[in-house]
Amino acid sequence: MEVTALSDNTRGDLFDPACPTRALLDRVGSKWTSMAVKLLAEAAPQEIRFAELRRRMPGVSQKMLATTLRALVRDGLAQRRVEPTVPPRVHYSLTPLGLSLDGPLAVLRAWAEEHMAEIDRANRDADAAG
Amino acid sequence: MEVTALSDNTRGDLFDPACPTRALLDRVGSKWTSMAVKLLAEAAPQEIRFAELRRRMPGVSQKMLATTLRALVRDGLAQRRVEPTVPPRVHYSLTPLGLSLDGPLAVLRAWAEEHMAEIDRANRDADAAG
DNA sequence: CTGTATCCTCCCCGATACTG
DNA sequence: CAGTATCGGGGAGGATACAG
Repeated sequence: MEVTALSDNTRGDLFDPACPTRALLDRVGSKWTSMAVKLLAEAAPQEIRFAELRRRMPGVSQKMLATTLRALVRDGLAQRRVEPTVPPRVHYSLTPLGLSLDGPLAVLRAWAEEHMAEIDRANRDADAAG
Repeated sequence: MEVTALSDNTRGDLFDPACPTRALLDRVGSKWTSMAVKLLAEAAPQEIRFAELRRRMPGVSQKMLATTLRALVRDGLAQRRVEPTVPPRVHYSLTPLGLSLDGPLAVLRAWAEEHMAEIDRANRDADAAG
């Protein structure tokens, strides 16, 4: 029934209810989640269709995009709206909760864009040092 | 030679140099990293010994703590200082780069503490609707 | 178009034991 | 005390095929 363990939360392994930060990182840390949230936040209050999201997320597979979006919806961070046409069109958007998460994520994105080069440099130095 | 793939960065799988945010989340998202950064940031400018960190991180294994700290050092986020005694005492502290990362992480922690309950609730609702 | 179902691979992480 | 070495499970995530 469930697609992968990303949609059901039977993990309980990486998920520690006593540490909300780890619980959050377990969700946002999955490969495509942060990019999906970013795209949906930038588009808000507009919705984005499944195919459009897929186009804007190079490399994502159908399965993983579906899984990622399903997890976001399940977590109450995103909404799903189906147009009952043939073929169906499915639109996604962030909930207020999801939108409120984009602020903190934007802070993280800004730090990453400013400082990831330093981390890469540190790694190259470590490699050079053998 | 390397302990696990967390220390060498031969992954290249989850790591996309074109997306600094994902690259950062691949590091910070590993199970014990955010907690280690938090503890080291709170203690700054004091250092923390390996055993003390271990005591403050319930459930962490020796191996994973060593791996986590090694990765932080390799990324230039933390420093390692060895006291040449017998037995040796090893002290860890954040670098300026590591300290600068704690700000964004603190923002994320604050959001998590405020809103993770809503996410849990959304999941329970989804289960109930099951 | 928007998914789901299967299969498969990789590697994170835990448990345990050993070293200087 | 502060690691390293080794083994093994389990889950994330990709490829592919199929369905409504």
